[in-house]
Amino acid sequence: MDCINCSNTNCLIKKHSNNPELEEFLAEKHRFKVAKGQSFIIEGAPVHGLFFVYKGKVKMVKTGINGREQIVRLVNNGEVVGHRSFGVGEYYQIGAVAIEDSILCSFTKKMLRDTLQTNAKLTYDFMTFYSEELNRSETKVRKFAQMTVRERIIDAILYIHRKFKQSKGWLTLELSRRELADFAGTTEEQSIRMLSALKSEGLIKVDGRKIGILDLKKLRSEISEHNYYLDS
DNA sequence: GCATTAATTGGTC
DNA sequence: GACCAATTAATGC
Repeated sequence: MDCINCSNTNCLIKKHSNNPELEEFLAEKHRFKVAKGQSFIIEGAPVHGLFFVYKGKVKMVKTGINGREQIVRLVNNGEVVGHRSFGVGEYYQIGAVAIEDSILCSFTKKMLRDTLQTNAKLTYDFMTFYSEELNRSETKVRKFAQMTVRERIIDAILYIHRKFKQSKGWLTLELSRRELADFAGTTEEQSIRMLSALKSEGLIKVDGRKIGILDLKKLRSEISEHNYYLDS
């Protein structure tokens, strides 16, 4: 329950949890569960705070014009959710949905604002984090503009591999074909066809929603000229 | 078990 | 490469 004992060593708050100045702030932390498929941040809803994934996996989504949704980011244990809406505007411009049953930590907007205004070290880490996020977001723009569907699907798979790793030869994050398409910026049919193409080429293996990478080198080499696989 | 959702395939623009 | 339609497989209740 205490941040100090949390196993998410990558968590921003965890890193500062031994600072006595933050005692009051940490005491105001809330923790709650969300079920698979549940959206706990809704586009257009008023901003009420900042979330951290304690355990589980989450997708950040943005709804497009014709109801098509775009997965903006995939979130793992220890990562921040809802930071983009913090400080600016009153309403979320983005939604968050649990990919699997998850446990979240949350802080209210007020507590966070008060704390950041008095604690420079924490604020600095936040700033660094925002900077990295902006960087990632910028390279993503180029990626979508220049890569083919095949390359985007491969990139998505490699991204999941980097971030969520494999266990016993299978990626630990399972997405539906539609979710994979929403993440790679294409349609469900394309993601289906691309998966079977990559499978028949012996680059990956597929079993239902499970995907396993068989030839990491070849996959990487296909998108190497874009050099985007370096970002995480 | 039935009903909704997901995956697949083929075809058209 | 997107959109649509038809079929089948999987999954929820």
